[in-house]
Amino acid sequence: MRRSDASRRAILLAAFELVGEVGYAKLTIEGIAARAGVGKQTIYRWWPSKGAVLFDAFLALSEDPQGDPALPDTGDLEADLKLVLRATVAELSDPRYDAPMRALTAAMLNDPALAAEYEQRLDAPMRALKRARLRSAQEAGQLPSEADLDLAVDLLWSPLMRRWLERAELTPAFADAVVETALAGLRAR
Amino acid sequence: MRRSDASRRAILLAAFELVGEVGYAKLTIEGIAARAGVGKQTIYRWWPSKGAVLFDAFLALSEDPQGDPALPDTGDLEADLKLVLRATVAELSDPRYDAPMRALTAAMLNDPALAAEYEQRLDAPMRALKRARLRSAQEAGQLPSEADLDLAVDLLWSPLMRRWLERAELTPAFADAVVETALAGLRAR
Amino acid sequence: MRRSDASRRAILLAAFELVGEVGYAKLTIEGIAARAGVGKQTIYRWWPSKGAVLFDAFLALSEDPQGDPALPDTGDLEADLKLVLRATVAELSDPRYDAPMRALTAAMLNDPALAAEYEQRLDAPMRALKRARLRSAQEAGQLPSEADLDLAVDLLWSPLMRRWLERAELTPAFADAVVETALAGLRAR
Amino acid sequence: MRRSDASRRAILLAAFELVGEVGYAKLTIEGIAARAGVGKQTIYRWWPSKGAVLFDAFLALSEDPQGDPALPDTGDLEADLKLVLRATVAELSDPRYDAPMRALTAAMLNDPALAAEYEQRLDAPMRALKRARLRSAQEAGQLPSEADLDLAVDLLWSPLMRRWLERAELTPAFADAVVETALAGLRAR
DNA sequence: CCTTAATCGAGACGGTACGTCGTGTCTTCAT
DNA sequence: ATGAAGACACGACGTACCGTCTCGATTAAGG
Repeated sequence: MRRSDASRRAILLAAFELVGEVGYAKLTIEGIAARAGVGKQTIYRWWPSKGAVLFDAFLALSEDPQGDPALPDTGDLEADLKLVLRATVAELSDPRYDAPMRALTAAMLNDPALAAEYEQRLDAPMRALKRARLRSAQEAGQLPSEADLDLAVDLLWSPLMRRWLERAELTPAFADAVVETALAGLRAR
Repeated sequence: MRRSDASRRAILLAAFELVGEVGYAKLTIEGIAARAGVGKQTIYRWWPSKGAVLFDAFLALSEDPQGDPALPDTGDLEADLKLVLRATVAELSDPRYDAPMRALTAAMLNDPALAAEYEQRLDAPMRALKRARLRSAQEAGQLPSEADLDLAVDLLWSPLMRRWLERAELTPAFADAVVETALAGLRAR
Repeated sequence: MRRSDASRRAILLAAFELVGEVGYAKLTIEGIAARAGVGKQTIYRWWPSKGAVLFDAFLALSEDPQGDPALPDTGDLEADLKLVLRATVAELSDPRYDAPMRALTAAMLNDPALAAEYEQRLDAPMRALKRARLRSAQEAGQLPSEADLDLAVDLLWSPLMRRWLERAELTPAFADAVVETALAGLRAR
Repeated sequence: MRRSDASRRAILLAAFELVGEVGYAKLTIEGIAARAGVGKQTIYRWWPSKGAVLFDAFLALSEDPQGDPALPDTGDLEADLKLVLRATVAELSDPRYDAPMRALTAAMLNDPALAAEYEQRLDAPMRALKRARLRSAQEAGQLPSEADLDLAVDLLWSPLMRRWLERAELTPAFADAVVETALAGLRAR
């Protein structure tokens, strides 16, 4: 018998639900197996760690039928970025996503292999999209052509991440301020 | 009998050393107790979790006799910030600090109480020092008086943290670029 | 300061009560100290083990103001023995005494020093009284003068102890039957 | 997976050996597990207490290939009983059996459930054999047919047990004397 | 009568064992 | 011939007591 897709789905779903209910620290392989109605071996056979299961659960989520993954491009960079960063703020504030994301972040913090896979399969593509939108702005003359786009991405998004990570205040207004100041800096040089 | 300070020190030292050797995930209360030559109960009596022990180890470290905690203020904001951020880059790249910091970050990620204590006892004072330096710059006319200093701090430091967290490239040159762009943005408005 | 008699009494009482409530296995020095309102050291200062405390509690009990310790001697050996053995059966069946006695027996089983002290301070005097009554019977011609009184004591009392120990049926009628048969055997030789 | 018989045997052997080496009080589940090369859980999975393990160790021993369990029946009751009781004396004096037996006795003293199982699985069958020999004597006219055989068994064996329990002198001669006197008493009525 | 040293209560300490939970490997059995 | 079920050796958990050790705070002698 080849790999059972039903089991695979059940495991990923169980992992995702459980991490939301009990947190990453109390997430166990046994718990996932029990909730998924699956033998432990079936998990160990296909994943090296609970972090990897969690990661796949995320992958499955982000590969779900979602429309155009590209960032909006109305021609107005500042407006588009405010839109996107406000959406990011909303997502980070949603408790449905907060717990699993924290869990995944914790998993990666102490598992370089997992972090590498995350970087490659989730983070890099996302950053590529962001860079693409900025490059389009360069071509439209809204950003200097010498601007360092990697720096720009960090300047724009990492303040949000910092506040989320440390559970500090994270508002749409803050997102706007970040966009305005960062863009001003990028344009000024 | 009152609390034994010798045991307290031994525990914090053992925790700090062990986390550097085996990482946070494999750090155990039993291991700390054994290394410190202490009964487990002596740890459980005074700390609620291994994360809390680790946090105290950090506190002890940062409260050690260290000279003036204030940021340098030569009158040249940009130069001073580059100095400080390059030092931050160096520290984050030092394996002696990398492992324990990752551990503490992981501990806080899944323990809001710990995160709150971190924010209050380590992060807030540090941010106050950073804001103080920026305020001094405002008074010296190197920054507009309306600039949002909390935003400024995040704009300057969180890109470094992002790259450290995700083990991306983190160089002194990047620190310089962040300072230049962020300051430009802050001044432009 | 000399030994505090109030503490001593409180400890013995606490030990006696506790053993009745939780049994010997779950009896702890800490528990006794807490119940007696006494520091642990006060117990360790005066007794070597929880068994020794228990033993002293028994001693205190059996040294309490109780009338004539001698066995009854009406001149009718068989009647007197039946009276005494029936009383023994009653005592062994009384739950107030059952638990502490079992506890003390268990303590002695695995502590030869305690067993020796028991033999010397409680058992030997009791056996002496029993032999005395039998000797009186010999003098009255109710028992042959060559009868082995030590054997006689065991023949009479140990069947009761056996049934108590193994929680078998233990009735006054059984006591009577033991007396009749044992005496018959002792007289027949 | 079904219960591992190799582990079961190793545990019982380890328990038996350890109790002889360190005594019941210092016998620990961890010690048994370590000596048997077994996880603690494997003991807790199948036995409720260390007393129960010890009891099973005894059961295994007494169920080992041993010839005819019946008491000798040469037709001469007194001679047969002396033989058996002298053997009992020898066994009780053998340090190889003394320690484990004391341990088991202590375990039963404070654990009624264990005592009940002992009574049912070890004591009752033994007593049945003893009664069988006495009944055979009744049929042979060596004992009155009205004799109470349960009383007879206690009269014969409990004196030995008493002396063993309290570490009193226990000799073959004593066994002979018990047999003679008890039989005389049983016959006289 | 007033020191003063033994004893007291309290409880922290380094340890050992408890009984439970989870790990990752393995074997069995039903499908 | 796969997968659920779950036993296994192992290791850590957090708790309970062990017996030892300070701590002040009585407290009853004896100077």
